[in-house]
Amino acid sequence: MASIPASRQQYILSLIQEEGTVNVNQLSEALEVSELTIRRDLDQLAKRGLVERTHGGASLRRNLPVEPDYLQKASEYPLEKNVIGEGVLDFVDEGDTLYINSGTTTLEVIRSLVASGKRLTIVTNNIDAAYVCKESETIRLVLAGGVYRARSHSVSGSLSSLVVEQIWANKAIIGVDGFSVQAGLTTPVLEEAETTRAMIKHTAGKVIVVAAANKIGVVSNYKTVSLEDVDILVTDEKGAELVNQMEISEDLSIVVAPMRRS
Amino acid sequence: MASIPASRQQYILSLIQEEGTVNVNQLSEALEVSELTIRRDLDQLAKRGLVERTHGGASLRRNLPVEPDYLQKASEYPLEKNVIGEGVLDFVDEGDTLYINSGTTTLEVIRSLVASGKRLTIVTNNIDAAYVCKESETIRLVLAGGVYRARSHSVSGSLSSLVVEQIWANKAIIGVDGFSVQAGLTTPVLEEAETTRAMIKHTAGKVIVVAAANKIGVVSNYKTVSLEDVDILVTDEKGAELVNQMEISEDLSIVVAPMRRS
DNA sequence: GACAAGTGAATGTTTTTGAATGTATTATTT
DNA sequence: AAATAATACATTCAAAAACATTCACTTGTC
Repeated sequence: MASIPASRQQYILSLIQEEGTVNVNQLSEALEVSELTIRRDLDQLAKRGLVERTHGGASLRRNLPVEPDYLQKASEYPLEKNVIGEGVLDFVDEGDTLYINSGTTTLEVIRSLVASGKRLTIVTNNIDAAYVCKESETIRLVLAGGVYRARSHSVSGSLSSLVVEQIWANKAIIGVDGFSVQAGLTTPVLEEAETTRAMIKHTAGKVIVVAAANKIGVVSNYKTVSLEDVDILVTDEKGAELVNQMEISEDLSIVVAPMRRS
Repeated sequence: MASIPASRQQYILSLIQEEGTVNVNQLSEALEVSELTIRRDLDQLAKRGLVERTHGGASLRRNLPVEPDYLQKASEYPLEKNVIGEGVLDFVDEGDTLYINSGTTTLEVIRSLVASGKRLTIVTNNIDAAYVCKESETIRLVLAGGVYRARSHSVSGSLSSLVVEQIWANKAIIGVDGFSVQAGLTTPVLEEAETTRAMIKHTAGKVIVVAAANKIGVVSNYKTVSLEDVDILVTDEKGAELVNQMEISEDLSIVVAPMRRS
């Protein structure tokens, strides 16, 4: 039996497909490698979500009825968005109720919030949030209702606003497609703009905008609110440079999410 | 017989699905482990809500003390669910607006509806529906808002009802956990029952219940509506047999989704 | 040769298992 | 129906198996 990891793991997968479960020492004998190696193979397969690790072996992953694909979507500017997600953490306190609108940047924020372990209520129109929060014990997730838009994996429109009108949040975390002095916050979809506006209107505390450098100075089609309604902008280093060249009110604080890691 | 817990429990589950009941020493001999180990396996399965523990063995669960695991449910009776999904198509017309509640069976219905190519508006509290309808050009999807429950991948509660109150549908397609003469339609979660009830109340036309045989005669914790409010039951062949033994009003039509292929 | 990836041995830890004991439950006998 | 026997069970404990982790060794690549 060829003994490179890839072919071993393929064999394991096919066996698991057939049998439902596999156990370590049976595989160890069949593939003529140590049990330790098999365990490492199984761990890798489990990490990729292909099998479910159990004591003594692994079993067929009971596959979800549907497969989310937000993983791919988030890979556009993964580093910057992740950094911004971390940067927002400083402004979120235990027990907060947060409005968060849809978008890949804000999804990254939600991911950070889940990882932080803080006890929070998140109200969002981003459907992918359900998958990010699925395992979380600490996040209470409220999804807005409304008409589903496949492009953005979100709901919006008057029904969403109806839900939003029932809820007052401490803080709002808003992702945008355009951030500019003249046009304010803008997005390419009318309904999204409406829902985001409703969220901001029902926020008692700070309104936090998250935007990587590629959004700064950009104007999209529909205006959400003007910059006056924004309290904090969390951006990356390049974004901060761009903002500094703009004429911005003193009331808006600019926060640069620090780059970490090597 | 490979003897890791996972494979044993898988075997036990499949046997129990087939036979209805299992007993400890029979399993002990078949799997060549001590009875104590079998008991521990059964206890674990019972803890996950997959079987009902009895003195001397275990049986298929007839009541639902805890909400069963969603992944587990998704992989139970896939064939029957698919068949039922197809069977519902006959009752759905071009242009309909449908209420569909959450559950793995109704998700299968949505899948069939998407595949049918009919132009429809679907209003649901099942979050997975967003992924199923993502590619569809023909389905207009409206998601109810509300508190997200990871166990069922759905939203429910008063916020959901608020959205539902805005919408009147032609038909409702309702999945249940229990279908019985005395108790009517029942589910293990109070909020889900409330949302489903709101859906049925806002349905102008037929109320269609979808339920495989394993739901027939079962009573769960919370009542949605009584059988009088149901117009059509779509079930599989075994389910039809069970229903025929029950005393059911003439007004409720029973439809058997035909098993196709092999 | 430096480097990274993969492997297996060695160590201590956790999980699983089955025997032993006594207690509950069910079946049988009276 | 009460008493007894038989079976299944809960609990505790020690052995075994599987595990995580660290380290040294090999292999192929640059």
